[in-house]
Amino acid sequence: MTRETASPQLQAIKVACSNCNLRELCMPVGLEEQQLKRLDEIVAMRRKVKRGGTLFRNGEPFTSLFAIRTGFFKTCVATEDGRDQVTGFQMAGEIIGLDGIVNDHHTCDAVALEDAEVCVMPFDRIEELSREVTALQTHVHKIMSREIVREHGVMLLLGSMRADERLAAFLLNLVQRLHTRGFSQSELVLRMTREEIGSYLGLKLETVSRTFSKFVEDGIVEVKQRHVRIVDTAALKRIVNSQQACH
Amino acid sequence: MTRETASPQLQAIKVACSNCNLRELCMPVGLEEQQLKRLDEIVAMRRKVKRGGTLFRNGEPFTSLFAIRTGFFKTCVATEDGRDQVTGFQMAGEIIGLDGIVNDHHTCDAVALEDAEVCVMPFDRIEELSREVTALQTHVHKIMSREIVREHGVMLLLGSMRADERLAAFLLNLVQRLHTRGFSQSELVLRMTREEIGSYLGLKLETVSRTFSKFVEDGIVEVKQRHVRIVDTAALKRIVNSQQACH
DNA sequence: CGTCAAATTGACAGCACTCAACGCCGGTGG
DNA sequence: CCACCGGCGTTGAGTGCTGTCAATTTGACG
Repeated sequence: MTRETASPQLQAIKVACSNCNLRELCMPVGLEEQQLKRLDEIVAMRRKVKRGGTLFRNGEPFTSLFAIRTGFFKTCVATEDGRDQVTGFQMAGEIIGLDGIVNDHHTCDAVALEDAEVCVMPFDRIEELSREVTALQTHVHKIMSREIVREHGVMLLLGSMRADERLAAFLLNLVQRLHTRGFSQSELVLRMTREEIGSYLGLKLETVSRTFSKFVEDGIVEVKQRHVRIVDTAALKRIVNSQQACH
Repeated sequence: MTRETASPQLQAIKVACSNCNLRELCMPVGLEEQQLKRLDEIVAMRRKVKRGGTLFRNGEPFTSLFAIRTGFFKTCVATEDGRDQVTGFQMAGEIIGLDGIVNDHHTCDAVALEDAEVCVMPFDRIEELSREVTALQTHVHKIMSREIVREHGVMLLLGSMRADERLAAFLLNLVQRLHTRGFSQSELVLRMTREEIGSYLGLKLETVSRTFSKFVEDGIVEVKQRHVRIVDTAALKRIVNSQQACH
């Protein structure tokens, strides 16, 4: 098992942002030809990460943000005493590594859940260019703000939802993001284990499994290992904001 | 009770960042005289918010970030079905409003827990100036990254800690931030109710109260309403990373 | 002194955790 | 080809932490 590549696989940049099919996901839109060309300067290179390998680790020096081209990542923080928490799952078109900016070193691990490829964007180059290209500056700010808002949502989930509400919200979020990328609205393949889902949702893996089973019993989803088919999206949405309304 | 001022109290800027005693908390450090002067352009005005009043609300258009000069805020998100979650408590020198950048409107409420005054910093002005002053650009990025990292910590807390661990972590964080601002390392006055603490920590107010009582029994803290004296800081730290180590 | 919000405390219940056994599936080696 | 293995997932039984509901106390304020 190659858990990690001692010398990460790098390759010279061949495909430019200007004609990348994921551009509208990770780059600003509505740019003029000239500005678009300049964006190509941002991506220094590509880097491949094998399943199970890490893009970066807690404590490593921060130099670059990464735009995911293909594959699927999780980010997780850990305490000295072995406790750890998945803080997010990232897929193609999403930006990863923002945590490293504040202290010039990363504060979480980014692990590939399937073979992945990322665009390496040196942060000093991003800062330099965003001083000249206003649209890029705005875009960087929005990406960071979006991450803050996303985490607010996770805090709401972790702080005030029951297990079934958490899992329902998780599935809806995942399938919605996949749909944006051209996948089905109702079918998805989970790239993470039950334990990783549980860590993200603040639940134990058994609870995740049980909750899946309950959804199956209720005819809301069909589950076959990591293949999930959402049969009744409306029911999931009802669960998310049910608040277990009593009285 | 003035819950909110229909026309917010505004006042022309008198005191400049360049000689503000909170500057090292909310502004970049190590600037030259000339750049320091330019920072003064950022703060458009001051705004007072009474206890219980809102600085901004979910849905309101976003125009500015706010630097807290005096007072104490909470930010909270809510769902349609009445569930809500305190996402953070902010004190003097901290920046508030970052959530609004991504969609040009705020996605949470900012409520003053005591009479407060903030510096209003129009975001377009921040963006404009940070294109010219590199230190400001970097600073803005670091502030947003810091917020992301902070929220990672909250997610870890909400996702994997027991009630006493959460409260211990909360107290230590609060007293540490107050200490940075020149207050005691061991004494603090809570500006928020048990319910607000509970909302932040993902607990019910009764659990917060009970956990306080347990700490008092164990001789770790002294509590008299909102006055808290930390008697045994080491014990609190032990609780935070106890992980309830078994075996 | 009366009022009301906030906080405390008790009794009880329930949801999620713990511990454990078992099943499924892909990989590996004989 | 098949048996074995290990990781992952499911399910069951029992426990306990935290939530729920309710009564009471405290303290601030008019």
